[in-house]
Amino acid sequence: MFSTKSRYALRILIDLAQQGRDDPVPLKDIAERQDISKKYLEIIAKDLVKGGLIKGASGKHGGYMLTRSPEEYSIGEIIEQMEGTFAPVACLEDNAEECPRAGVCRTISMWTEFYELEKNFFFGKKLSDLL
Amino acid sequence: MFSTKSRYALRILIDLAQQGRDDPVPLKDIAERQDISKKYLEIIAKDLVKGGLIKGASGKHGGYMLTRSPEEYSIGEIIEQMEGTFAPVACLEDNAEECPRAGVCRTISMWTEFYELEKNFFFGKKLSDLL
DNA sequence: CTATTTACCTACTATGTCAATATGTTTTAT
DNA sequence: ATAAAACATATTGACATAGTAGGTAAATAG
Repeated sequence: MFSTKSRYALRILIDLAQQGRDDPVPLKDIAERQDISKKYLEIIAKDLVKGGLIKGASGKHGGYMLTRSPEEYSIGEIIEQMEGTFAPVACLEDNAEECPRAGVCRTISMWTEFYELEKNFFFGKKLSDLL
Repeated sequence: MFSTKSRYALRILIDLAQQGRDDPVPLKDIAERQDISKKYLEIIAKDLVKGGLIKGASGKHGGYMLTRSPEEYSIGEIIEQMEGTFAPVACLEDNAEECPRAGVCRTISMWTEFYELEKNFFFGKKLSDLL
């Protein structure tokens, strides 16, 4: 199951895209429209800023903005920013230490195949496809 | 990420298939060959028995046996037995209560599409494919 | 009939993650 | 100066994960 962080992150980006890219959108408004705790959205927004997916503007009339147009966001990178990885098993993670069973493992090729399928699916879908 | 339960369950079934279907295979042997705690394997074996995927034989020369031939097991049903569901979001689970946002949700069709892709992949793969 | 080997059963536990809350501080426009 | 916003740090309760511990019941070999 994907975490609420991923699902809420998607909803933040969808909301930002729907509001247009002219003015910063305050989290308070997003929280009200999406009916999600503003405090929790702050945590998610922070991760999105860290990943360069949105940028924040402090102060009055501040808020958050997309850094690109919706066609330029893949769903994959949004989810990956929140989940860390799409790897279905730890040994397929980027920084994975070599599995001692690698030589005899009968399942790794299946996991790899699924991993590729999943990445192709989510990196192929764009934010603009959800609008 | 799939849980170790799913991964170990797969390894139990692979091991059983590799040992042949003539005699019951004791968990002790599987635990040694696979280098997994026997106690933990007991929990997993119990779930597999409950789902009818294997059957146990108590007493001396007892152990566990496959209930069918390896071609007749889909990887999907094995994983599903351990994980409960493949649904990527709660609202797609079988017994899900209706989501109040269903009318305005922009992501449900994507999750549904992925859900189908995932099920097709894992229910299409057979235990015999891993041998 | 007894000892052994096995499955089977119930309970417990340590650790970590998830999904938030709580309480501020800093930045910026008015 | 004030208000509104992002930004920062810490804490919390509930739950899941990945096991352990300690037994009982069943079947077989001797």
